[in-house]
Amino acid sequence: MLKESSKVKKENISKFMVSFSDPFRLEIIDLMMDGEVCVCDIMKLTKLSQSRISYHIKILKEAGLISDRQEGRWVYYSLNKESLFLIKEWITSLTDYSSNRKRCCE
Amino acid sequence: MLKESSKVKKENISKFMVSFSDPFRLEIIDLMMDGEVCVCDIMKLTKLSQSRISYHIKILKEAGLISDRQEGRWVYYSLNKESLFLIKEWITSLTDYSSNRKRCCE
DNA sequence: ATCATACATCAAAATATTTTGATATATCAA
DNA sequence: TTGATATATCAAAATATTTTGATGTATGAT
Repeated sequence: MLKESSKVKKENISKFMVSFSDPFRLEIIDLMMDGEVCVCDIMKLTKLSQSRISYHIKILKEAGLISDRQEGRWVYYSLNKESLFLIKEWITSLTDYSSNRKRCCE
Repeated sequence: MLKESSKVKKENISKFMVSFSDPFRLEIIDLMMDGEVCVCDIMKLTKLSQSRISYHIKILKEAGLISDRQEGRWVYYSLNKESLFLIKEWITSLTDYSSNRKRCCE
């Protein structure tokens, strides 16, 4: 069972994973591996429409996967390392179980 | 950019994350933390219908997230530690970038 | 061979997510 | 202040996922 001590709430994990589950969002995340990007960067590099990008950015932001920083007319987005770390911890906890289970269906 | 050396294909990452993105699948995964479970276990513990469970199990299996083992009439499912490890590696690679980016939009 | 159990599959309906195109807002430059 | 640029938001349409209930298949017990 999920330990009470886990630092991330189940609801947050779900949101995080949803945000990671779209191929276009993965593309956008991929672009952020090299550092900050703005929507115009993503437009140039992916050929996705502006509103479409804004939509996906919103999902990523609401999941806490990316952070933003405004500078004049531009908004720079970057990966949130803290969230990524917490999710890794959660995945680690999955395989961290004790194997003293009882036989099922009996 | 995603390194060529990455051990997991983008398409697989997407599938994996999709499989992780449903709250009921997270519940099922949660049950697997203590070891193998069969569909009947999941039925007892979650009150989801049998076909509904089979559907979610299929998604998890096709993503490579779980393994199965048949024993008579029962099929035991368990988390695939290898996939979980690869995904953790992939998440690590995301934050592992060099920060020598050039200013965008110019 | 027959029956019950465990699970898988299927098609239709229900529901949720994504895309599109239009419009809105905020900032900067002239 | 006017116009251009960067991004956000919105509602409708398009598309994808999930649920349901029915049926199928395999195994083991009698």
